[in-house]
Order: sequence, then C-alpha cells, then structure tokens
Amino acid sequence: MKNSELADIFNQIAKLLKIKGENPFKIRAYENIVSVLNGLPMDIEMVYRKGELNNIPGVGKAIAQKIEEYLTTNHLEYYERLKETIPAGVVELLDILEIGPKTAGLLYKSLGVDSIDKLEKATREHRIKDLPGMGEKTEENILRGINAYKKRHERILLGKALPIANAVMNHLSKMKEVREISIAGSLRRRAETIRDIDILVASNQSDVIMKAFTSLPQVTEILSEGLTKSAILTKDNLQIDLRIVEPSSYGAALQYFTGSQNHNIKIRGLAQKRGLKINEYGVYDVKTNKRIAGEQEAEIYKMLNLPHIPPELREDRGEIESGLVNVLPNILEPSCLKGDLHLHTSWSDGKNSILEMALEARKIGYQYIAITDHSQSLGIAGGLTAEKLLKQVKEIKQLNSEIKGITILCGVEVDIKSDGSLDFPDEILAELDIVIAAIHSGFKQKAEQITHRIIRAMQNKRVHIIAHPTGRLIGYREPYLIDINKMITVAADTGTALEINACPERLDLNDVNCRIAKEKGVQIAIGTDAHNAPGLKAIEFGVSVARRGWLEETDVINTLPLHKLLKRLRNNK
DNA sequence: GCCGTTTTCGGCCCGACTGTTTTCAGTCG
Repeated sequence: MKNSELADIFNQIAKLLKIKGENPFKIRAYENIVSVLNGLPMDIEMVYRKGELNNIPGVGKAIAQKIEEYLTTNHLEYYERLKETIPAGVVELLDILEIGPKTAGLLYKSLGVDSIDKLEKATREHRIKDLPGMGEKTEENILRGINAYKKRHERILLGKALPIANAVMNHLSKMKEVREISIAGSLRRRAETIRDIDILVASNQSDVIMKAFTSLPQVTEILSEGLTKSAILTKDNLQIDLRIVEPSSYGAALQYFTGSQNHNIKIRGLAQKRGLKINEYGVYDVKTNKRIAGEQEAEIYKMLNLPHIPPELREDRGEIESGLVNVLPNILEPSCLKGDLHLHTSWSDGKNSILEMALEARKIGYQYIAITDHSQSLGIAGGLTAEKLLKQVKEIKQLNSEIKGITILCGVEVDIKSDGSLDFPDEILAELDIVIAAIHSGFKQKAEQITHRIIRAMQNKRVHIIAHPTGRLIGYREPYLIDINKMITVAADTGTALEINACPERLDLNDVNCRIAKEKGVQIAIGTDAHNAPGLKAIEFGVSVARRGWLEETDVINTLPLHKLLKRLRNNK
C-alpha cells in the first residue's frame, strides 16, 4: 500500500511550507491529509482506481491531483520543486525541541544554518543570540534541545511508557490535594508509541502538587514550571507534562488533553457551528459567555449530541461522523477475553513450565490457554521436533485431567518455511487443538514471494491463525514487504484468523490493518506470545490495538467460550 | 488547500509558557 508513502510526502510538504511561512490553513490541509492517510482503512490505490479519491475527507482537487500524479508516475513535481528551495537539513532542524518553522527559517536565511551540526556550531559560537527575537536564553535552550535530540531514541513504546506513567500517578494520587487524576494524551488513547506522558490532575491547590511533581525522585530536569502546567524530564530521558485544573473543569480538560489534535479540531469546529466554544475549562455559550458544561468528560460530547467516544477511537478516523449518526462500534472490553492463544513454555524458549503458565492464566480468570511452542526448524529458540511435540501433547492431556478451572489447548507455532510449506506434516498438526503459523526467517523476500508464502500457509486447512502477520518490530524492523490486502482477502476466503500479537514491540497487526481485516470479515486472535508467566499481562496492549482498530467482541475469536472456540477450530477449517 | 443546515467565498480550535519584548511572537500540545 502506498498510503504511508504518500503520508510521508505530504508531511514533508507541510514542513517545507511552514518554513516558507505559507498560509497556516493550507499547511493544516496537508497535515490533515497525513493523518487521514495514516488512518485510512483501505488501500489508497484501490480508492484511486475506483475514482473515489474525492470521497475521502480532506481530499480536494489539488490533493487528489497530487495523489494521482504520485500513484501513476511515482513522482510528485510540486514536492520536488519545493525541496529545491529549502535544503533537507533545514527541515531536520524542526526535530529539535524549541525550534519551530520560524526559527528554522530565520537561522537558514540569516546564518546559512542547514544542518544540525551547523546549528550546534553557530550556537556554541554565540552567533544566534544577536538575531532578532533571540537571546542568551534561547541559545541555551537550543543547545539543550540538541543534546536531547542526540540522546533521544525515537518514540517510546506504549508498553514501556505506561508503567512509568503509572508510577508517577501512584505517587501523586496519594496527595490529599489531588481530587482526580488521569493519564491523558496519546498514552490514554493507547497509541503504539508515545512521545511524552501527559498527566491531568483536578485540584484547588495546584502549587503544592506542582512542587511535589517537579521534585519527584525521577526528575532530572524541569523544562517549564507554571501554576497550571509544568514539564519535567526523567532519568529515561522521557518528558512528562502535568496539567492541573479546578475540579469543575476536569472533564473538559481531560477531553482536551486526551486529543488527538485532529479529533479536537473537529470537535471544536462542531461546537462553533452550534454557537458553543470549547476550551480546557469547559463548554461555553458564545452569546452569553456562560459555562454550560465541564466537570464530566461525557458532558462535552453530550453537548454536541455525541455519545462518549472511547479515547482509543479519538484519531479523527470517522469516529465523530459515526457518533453523530449513532453507529459507533461497541468496542472490545478486556473482560470479554476468555483466554490467551499464543504462549511459550520451557519446552522451547519460554521460561516457565506449562503448569506455571496455566496457573497464572487461571489467576487472571481465563477459561483456557493455548500452548504454542516453536517448531523444529527454529533451532535457536529450541523448536520442538515432532516426537517432542507429541510428548508435550501427552503431558498437556495429563495436566488437563489434574488441574481444575482452566483448560490447556495443545498447539504449536509452526514455522512457515521459505517456500510456504510448514515445518510439520499435516498428520502431526492433526494431533493438535490449535495451529498458529508464522514466519521467522527470510524476512527480506520480495513482496510477491513472501505474500505467496503466507497465502500457501493459510490455504492449509490445519492452520487456524497467522501470528504477527507483518513481522514488524517497532523502531527496529520494518514489516515484511507483504501485500496486506491480498493476505486479508485470502484470510477471509480460508477462514484463517490473523493475530494481534500483544507484545509491545510487535503490536502486529496494527490498528489500521485490524480495521481493514474486520471490514473484510476476517477474525482476529489476540495472543501475548508470552515467554514467561508475567508476560500474560501484556494482553492489555493487544486489547488496546483491537479497540483502536474498532474491533468488537464478535471480531475476536478468543472471546468465545471454550466449547464454541473448540467447535470453531474443528469445523471452520 | 478544504469545505458548506448563515455554501462557492470567507472562514478555518484554543490556551499556557517562555523569552524577548514594552504588548507580543514563537512553540507546543
């Protein structure tokens, strides 16, 4: 799919236009299309071929033409010409905190700064402080921004950010001055990666809380400090923002700080049309300037005739339009899950025994788990031979007769070999309750080859689930060049489920692809791929992806009670 | 550059903090 390629190009265009000082609303139109493309649950090329580009919100004449030009020629003249006017290094300056488009443009025009190296040199030589609007403090801040840039490893994983945020929350929530407290921002929306952590507090005594916040043990630097808003840097080089509002504004503030930005722009635009104004303190009647809501988040949506939209959906991906006509999905609740379908044990590369994993699962309240250790060709992970696997099946049957309150399914994560054949013959797979197939080698195959490989695996009637279908590791490894649409089509035809791998580094399928799969009628299996007992807890991240992908209970196979799941596994394929 | 139940032009979300300014621009979210 070219969706993300086009999104990247439009994002660069938006940045270039900003530095050039173009009309801000034109820039927003480009920024908007970036977000639309990133969240579009269909292939832009298909939309184009059907002649339906203009049906996409945010696509007008000019952008439709640019999309067409790129899809047909793999080239965008407007973008190429724009790039000639401003060096790529100047755009890169925007990645430094404190440097926005105006400063970047000024530095380039007046000092010829067109790279981060040159920026550092100019700062150290104190050539910046004499420019209009700049000063000594600005130089210090830029230098600090450069240091942070050098240390920064991209965005932080959801699974890493959440515990850090919870620790701060726990600390602050013990204070008697804190009336309400919540995570906000992209973390509350459970985005797969987070840039910084936002925390919101309701209180009448912000000074005491701010002081406690900025003197937390994990603070290495105070970036800004005010009565309503402060920002700190932690030891992990992670920024945490704290906002404090009066309890009467808590709901409005929570709505506002949860975002996303595009969601809020649309919400506020809707309010304007109704003669209302929304800010972080409440909803106001424009005529009387009287506050008419703000304490509860749900009130804000109610004022606009909207249901309370779950944070995971607030990406401006159609949730407002769906809400207005009352067709929002009833998205998956964590409590709907009856089991975990992807677990490893000490039989292969896991740390715990089958029994230990089962006991942990029973503690969570599951009805069942599937033990799915690796198959023989994955030698590095202690993959099981056919004999060992059959021995494991025997042990599981024995355990099932002894343990109460949970059922252990016999399974395997069978390797899909480079030609698409499986690592075990059908007669071995027939001995199992559940078969997950996955790719663990040959990631760099060409699109056609790797797509064919997965399709061949799905056509095997013994295969129930494809694990981590795109193979990406967030921030480390790009997805395979697999044709996702083809994979989803064949999954629908063969009744194969696709996995949401809940491991924070994977989250694969992602939210957008889940939504495409759902629309094509493909079911999803959520599995943690846990290699030890605590790993079972990662299921919450898989649920987040499902929620962000608009999935409902019926879209996810491990919401089925045991007997129905077994029936599906035996009959559907 | 997009958009339309005050439509084809004139709008486009809103506020906190900082640093440089004597009232505001830039940046961020």
